[in-house]
Amino acid sequence: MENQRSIESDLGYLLTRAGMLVVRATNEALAPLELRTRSYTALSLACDRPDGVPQRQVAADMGLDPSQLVAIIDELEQRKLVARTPDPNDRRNKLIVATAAGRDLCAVAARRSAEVTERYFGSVDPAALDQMREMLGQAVFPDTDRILR
Amino acid sequence: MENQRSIESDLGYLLTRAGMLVVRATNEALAPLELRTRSYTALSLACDRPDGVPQRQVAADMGLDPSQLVAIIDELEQRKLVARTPDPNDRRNKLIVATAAGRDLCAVAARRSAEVTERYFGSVDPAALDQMREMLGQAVFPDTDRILR
DNA sequence: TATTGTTATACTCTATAACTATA
DNA sequence: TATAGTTATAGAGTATAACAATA
Repeated sequence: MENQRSIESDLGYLLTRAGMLVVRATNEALAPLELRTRSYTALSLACDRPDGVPQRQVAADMGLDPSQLVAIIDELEQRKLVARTPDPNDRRNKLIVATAAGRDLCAVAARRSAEVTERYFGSVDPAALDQMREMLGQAVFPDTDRILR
Repeated sequence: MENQRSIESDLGYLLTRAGMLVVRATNEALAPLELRTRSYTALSLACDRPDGVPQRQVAADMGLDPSQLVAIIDELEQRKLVARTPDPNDRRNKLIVATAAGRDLCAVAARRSAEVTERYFGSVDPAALDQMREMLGQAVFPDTDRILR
């Protein structure tokens, strides 16, 4: 990893550029649903846990400060896509729970999001893609035993 | 690519998270040099072409609108790390040329940047890393014959 | 004391439109 | 008329500090 011919073969540069590309394309693809990449990701994380997930956990999963989640969840809640429900075990927590409407919209959004990924990575070997997911997962969530897919 | 267990195995999500991580860590690593990921990337692109590169080309390579480059190049120019030199062939162009000081600082920054990449991806198989670079390069620069490394 | 969600604030990045000088 | 660089502006994302309620 020592020598590189130019910044254009630098992994950090490529990751940043690819991330920008995907976020932009996903924002466009989700615009008709009045979702952005951010709000879709938060909604999706709520849909992954039917019993609800503390707001702080959503922030951690998104790599954001908890304060940045407030407005995102506010909007999803106003649209009745999620609810902030009190956690009976710890009243400091607010569990973010997806509503039926939230799950329905998330399913539509997930399809559109997958089309974006397909556009950029559809032509490459699925095994190589899985390997990339694994590498990125290790970088983003270290010391986690992850079973992808 | 159709079904996925959760957003956490979604390639777009992983790319975005990994990109955030690398940009943040690189910003920290470059802070002592008074560079950020953005200004380092622009400087590096200038260093890659000793004869200079039109400002518009730097913007394209970074995936930015040309207007977003103005302030970045302004700062590099004030610090005498690059110069805006007139293009004799087309006086609309300003060729961004790295100075000797710019090349020196870029070399230091490149080492620090590589340490960041090493931190997140140092433990994975170099061949798999090359394959990831190839996949990302294809996504970011399609219809380009690229020889990486 | 420590933690969850929240408010507030400042800064950086993103996205567009319009202007100027050159072609 | 088209293109390179620039200015201006609004909106989205990032980074911190501090506060109330709860543990």
